[in-house]
Amino acid sequence: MPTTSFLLNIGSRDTITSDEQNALLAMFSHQKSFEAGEVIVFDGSRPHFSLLLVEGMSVRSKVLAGGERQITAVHIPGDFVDLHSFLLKRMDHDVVALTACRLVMAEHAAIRALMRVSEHLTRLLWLTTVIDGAVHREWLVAMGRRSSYSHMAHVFCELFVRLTIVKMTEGLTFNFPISQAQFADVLGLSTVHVNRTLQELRGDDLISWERQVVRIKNWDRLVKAAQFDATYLSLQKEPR
Amino acid sequence: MPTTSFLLNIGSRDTITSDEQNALLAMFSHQKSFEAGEVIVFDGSRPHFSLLLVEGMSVRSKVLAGGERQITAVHIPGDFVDLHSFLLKRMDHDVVALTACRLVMAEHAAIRALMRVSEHLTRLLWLTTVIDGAVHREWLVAMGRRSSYSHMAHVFCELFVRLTIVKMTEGLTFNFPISQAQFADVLGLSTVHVNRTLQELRGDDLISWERQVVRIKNWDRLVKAAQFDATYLSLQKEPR
DNA sequence: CGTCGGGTTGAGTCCATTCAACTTCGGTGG
DNA sequence: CCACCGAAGTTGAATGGACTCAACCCGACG
Repeated sequence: MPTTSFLLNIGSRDTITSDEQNALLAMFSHQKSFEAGEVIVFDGSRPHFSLLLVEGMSVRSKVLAGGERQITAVHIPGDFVDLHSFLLKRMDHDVVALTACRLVMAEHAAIRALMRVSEHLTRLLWLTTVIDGAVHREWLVAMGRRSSYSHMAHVFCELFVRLTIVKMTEGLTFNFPISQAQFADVLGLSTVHVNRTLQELRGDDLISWERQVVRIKNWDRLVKAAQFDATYLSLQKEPR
Repeated sequence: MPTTSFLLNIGSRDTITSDEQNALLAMFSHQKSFEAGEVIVFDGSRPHFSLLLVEGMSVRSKVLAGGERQITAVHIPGDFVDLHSFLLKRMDHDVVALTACRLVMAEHAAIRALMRVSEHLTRLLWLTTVIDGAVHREWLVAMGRRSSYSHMAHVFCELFVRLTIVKMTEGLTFNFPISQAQFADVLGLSTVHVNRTLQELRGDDLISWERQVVRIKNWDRLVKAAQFDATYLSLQKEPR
């Protein structure tokens, strides 16, 4: 089922009936596939559909005039990459595939139709965009007020928790198919400094990262280094 | 009318009928007032209503264990300060009054009622939270990839545009009732560095800032310094 | 008239950047 | 089969941006 991880995603925030599951499923039409490095949604475009990531990883990135790049979000299966375009109409950033990606399409018309059918599902879709915002805020704190060491640790913690929700971790390891240069654009640092900070984390035996596989060597100490508190991810099942 | 600036706010993104205006108005019940410095919404709380700012300015702020503070948003009249709590349920940050503030309350039950009445207004409320997210992303880019000089210029540009929408600018001036220390928490810098960067902007004759009044001395050059592009604020009237 | 919050300045230090070289490794073509 | 190539990672050295700490100024206010 293509939308399994999406159901895991919202299913970890509220209970949904099987009728609701079907209604959600009905919203999606065709699939789309992209190669690593391809742009999935273009800055400035006006899509008439939104895309749910079902396989692979992608990022939202903004590029400045001077060529500097900042990644503002990392998407994993179960994430809508551009649900906000349903309301914003015009994209204000690119969505780029980190790996080969498979996505499913929800026509904006279909989302509108769903709004007519279910108030509850409307709120759950709305919720996903609001959680995006919560993550953005946490990243702002990390960029503004954490050390690069702590910031990096925080990203690993967040990724691990989010990947666990959609069952994409194995024990304390997960796939992280990103180059250090791209990771630098996530953190707002230079590649050189990313490399050195990474070595500190490795040296302190908090993580290892080889051949795209991250292993958390000591979760408790990683959380402590990051001052990570997952409440901003809203992982409570409650009526929304 | 307490909600005038709110109507200006969404009215600059879509056309709303007078029936819709009334429906929106009906959503708000009591007023609440706060002194400068007071916490309007507490981190960790579970409000059963959301607050629309009608007078004054406030910020969203997160505090780390070590006492470091990061401000993730600045609110002006017409902004919902915590509409996301409608879906998040639990606040993941404080909302703090910069000045004396007046707000009006929308019970979450009333928002639900509105959802039942109007699909369109639902989308417009949703839109406001999604624009919040767009602003967060722009701030992430500014923190991660802009110089402090450019970052600061960007904040002034954004504020000026947003304040103009709700008619709170006079010519090229506006009220900005914030200390340099608080401004440092907006930018993720130290107070000393904020002070020096400010002097650069003044020295280049881009702005002045005295007694809480900011004057933009040269809009074009300020925009250029900031590489400011307002499209992320979604200021197009179009059907949403 | 003294105090206090906010702003300004100087000096020294440190974190992070730039630039450049060098390594490692997987892929590719001679 | 191996030599070469390019992308990604690693390292060193020098520079610079931002921080800390500390002092000092100023105006509002009791």
